[in-house]
Amino acid sequence: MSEATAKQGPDTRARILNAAESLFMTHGFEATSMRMITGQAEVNLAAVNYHFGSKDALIQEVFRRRLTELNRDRLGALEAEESLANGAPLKPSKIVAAFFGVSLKMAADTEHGGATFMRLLGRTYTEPNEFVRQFLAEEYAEVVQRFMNALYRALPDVPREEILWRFHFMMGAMSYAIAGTDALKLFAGDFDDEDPTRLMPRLMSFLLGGLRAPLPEEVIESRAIRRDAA
Amino acid sequence: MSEATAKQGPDTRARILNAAESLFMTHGFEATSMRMITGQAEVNLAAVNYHFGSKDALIQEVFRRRLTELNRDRLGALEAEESLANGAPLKPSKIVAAFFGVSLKMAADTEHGGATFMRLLGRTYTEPNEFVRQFLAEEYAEVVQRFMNALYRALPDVPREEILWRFHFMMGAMSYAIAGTDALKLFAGDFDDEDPTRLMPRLMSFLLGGLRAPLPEEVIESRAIRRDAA
Amino acid sequence: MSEATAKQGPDTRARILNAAESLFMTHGFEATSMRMITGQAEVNLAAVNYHFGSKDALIQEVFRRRLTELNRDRLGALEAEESLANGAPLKPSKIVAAFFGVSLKMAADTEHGGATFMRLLGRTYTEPNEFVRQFLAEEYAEVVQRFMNALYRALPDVPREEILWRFHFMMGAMSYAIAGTDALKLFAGDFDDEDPTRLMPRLMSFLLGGLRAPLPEEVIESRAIRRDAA
Amino acid sequence: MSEATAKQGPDTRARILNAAESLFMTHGFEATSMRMITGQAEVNLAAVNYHFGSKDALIQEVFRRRLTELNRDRLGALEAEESLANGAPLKPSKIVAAFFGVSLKMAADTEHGGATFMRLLGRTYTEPNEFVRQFLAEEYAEVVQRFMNALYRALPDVPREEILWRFHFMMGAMSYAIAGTDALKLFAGDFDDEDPTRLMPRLMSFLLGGLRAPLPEEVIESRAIRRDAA
DNA sequence: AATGAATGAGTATTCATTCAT
DNA sequence: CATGAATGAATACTCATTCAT
Repeated sequence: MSEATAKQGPDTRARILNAAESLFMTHGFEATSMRMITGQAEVNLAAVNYHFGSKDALIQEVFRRRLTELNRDRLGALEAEESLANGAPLKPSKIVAAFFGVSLKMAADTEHGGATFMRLLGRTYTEPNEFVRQFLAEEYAEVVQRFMNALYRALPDVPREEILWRFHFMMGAMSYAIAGTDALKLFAGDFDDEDPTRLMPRLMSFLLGGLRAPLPEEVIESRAIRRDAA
Repeated sequence: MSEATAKQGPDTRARILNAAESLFMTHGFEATSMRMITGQAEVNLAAVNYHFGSKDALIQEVFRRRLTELNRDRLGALEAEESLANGAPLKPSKIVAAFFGVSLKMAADTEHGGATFMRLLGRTYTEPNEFVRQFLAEEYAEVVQRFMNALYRALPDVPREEILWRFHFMMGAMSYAIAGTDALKLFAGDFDDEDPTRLMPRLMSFLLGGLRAPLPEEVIESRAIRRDAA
Repeated sequence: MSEATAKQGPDTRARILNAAESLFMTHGFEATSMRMITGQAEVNLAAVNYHFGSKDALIQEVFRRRLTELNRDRLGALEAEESLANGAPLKPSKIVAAFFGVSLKMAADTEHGGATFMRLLGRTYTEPNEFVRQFLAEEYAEVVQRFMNALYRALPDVPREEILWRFHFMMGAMSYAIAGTDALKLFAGDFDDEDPTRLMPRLMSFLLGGLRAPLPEEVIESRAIRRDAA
Repeated sequence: MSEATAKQGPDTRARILNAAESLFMTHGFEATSMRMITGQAEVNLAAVNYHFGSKDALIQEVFRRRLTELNRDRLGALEAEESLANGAPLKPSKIVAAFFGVSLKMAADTEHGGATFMRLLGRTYTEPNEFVRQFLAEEYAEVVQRFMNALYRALPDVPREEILWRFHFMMGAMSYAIAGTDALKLFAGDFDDEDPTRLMPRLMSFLLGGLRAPLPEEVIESRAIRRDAA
């Protein structure tokens, strides 16, 4: 075997994953071709199918690699707070900080591609591709359930459906905050990127303000009715 | 000449626009082929290029058709409030309601495809495709400037940069609220779509809560310092 | 009828012919589309088919318009010399000057598009398109026959086949001289276009030198044999 | 696996090149489609793009394959004469024979497609396609420079610009002689193709006659003036 | 364990032409 | 007399995937 054709070594998989992650972020899934991926990874065209089986499987692997870690950290942060609380309900701010703080931490990690991944993830929530969304749902199912339960305990007076909606709104605000600096530039050309670490307190203030906002009147009314009925 | 081959009439353009709008929403821009569009519109394959010049130009036209109307309504709503206020600064809730209320109104209009378009729009803010984002920026430039100025007047004590960020967060929350019912289902499989008209008060409460949330401490501190210096 | 849609006037045909001529020269027949022609002529897309029937018919018309004039002038020049000669055989230089002088004169006429046409013509002799070549053959048949006969009389000692070949070589040299200034630049980047009127004496010297060159030995031999046999 | 679907073997590239060469000659570059090429080569439609990248790159490769060889032979023939001459200037006839003899030799080689290629080459000098001509210029640059220098030495009394023009005229005559038997038939329907080997002495006589023709008077005059000034 | 070659189905776009008005 | 709209067939090219080696 000549030097020129020497094998890539065991990092071929990782090279592909990294190239795919960054290209998916820049161009989207559809517009990223296998040739682009293998080209940037400096790997044979057939290597993706060899190592991952298909392009779809590669997409899943790109997410699984990071998402497993991300959700493990989220659960860890939540459990740390719970053990501190000694069984008492957590303050909403702690729960929100546990969930979104981990996101922002990874988004700030430009060293290991965490920022790239988080922006990709933010964009992917609205991805029309059915199988990608299906996969995300499975990966998120457990962790979301745990956080929702914590919020239900923390805010016993707020209807659960209302909490669900507000969590949804929070996800949206966070995703834009991470994925859409570009979008922000759309609205304000003179906008300054500045220090990304200052994003955290800004976003937390906004999220908590929204979460604790007074309920809309009609919701309050319908609750009163239900209470009367009880 | 049979009915099947009868000429399309003057609505060929509109048929294409409608088909494209709904297909873009379902599959995204890249995954929607010209064949799909012309097939659904029951129009010759070459008709898109004849009427619009290219797929990209068609995409722009899909947006321009609705966006022009949408932003006109937003400005109209803002100006209506301003003339009521007789020169006094508007209440933030009025400004937010003017901007996002128009969005939600169109999103509720399932009759004329408004819902389809708003979900498409929400997804497009995070679209990687450079030219699409560039086009959106141009369409939004004026209206965003007007609303930001109104918010600056309404909240003179809040740093302008802070208002910009919170407007960004609000856009994210709104986009998800509209585009991402699917995303919501991801997090809660048992979630009920229910009456979309109830979205408006829910979202408004959240947005105003976020907008009026206490500033993060570090921002308060830095403002205090600046005030002392003055 | 509004001003905007007012008819082009009777020069629509001429506008198309001029646009086609110049575009054919620049891009070739195949690479010149109907849209390019009607676009440059500022004429409706369907006008070509309306006025000429088809693209092929337009090509023919482009040539016929100029070729008729060109060959009429050639015959005129030849006949002028013949009437001066009072029945005596013409000098070869007069015949060559009559034929190629008219070509060069038109090639020098940049005012009325003659230069454009002659360069197009030069390129077309080697055009693979069968119907174009067929058409050229028909247009040229008579005039070539007349000039060949004049040369046969002028050079009674040269085998007719040899004269035919040399006429062919002369056509090639002339075509390149006209069509291929670009080709010349290929070989000498620093080449100076300079005064096109100086091309005439240069080319005439070369052509006559070639026409009057000693016969190749084998031809002389075979002629001697034939003469012996006679 | 049946014979019909058996893989092509390592000659797929060569099959494509041969098919392209002959089709380009017959129909021109534009009128030759990828389908025609891959059809005649009995190769998959995508094979051209796989092996060559694009149609343009294929065109270049068709030329490079032959032109490299052709120009190598030309330089070889020139250097052989130069080494025989022992430093003395070469006779013009030797130089012309070296350059055009190689052309005619390849044009006579019907066995290996040389004739096809030379006719294609002759037509291509007048090809409007810019990139093709650019490519030809690069391939020819060195060899033309060498031959021009040899001619400058061989004809020290002839102005260099005049030599350049006459070389250009010679190229034209040669190209027509090779490419344009069809063109010749245009002018003389009863023309007999006969033995192509007899073309060589005919063309050489003509070319040398043209090269050594007396300078046009005006050139002589301007030279005399320049000499007087010296 | 990895790859160069190949492929069938797909892409957006352009073409000359037709036709009802 | 002229044209806007439309069309079927073609264009070069790209795609993810397969497979023999």
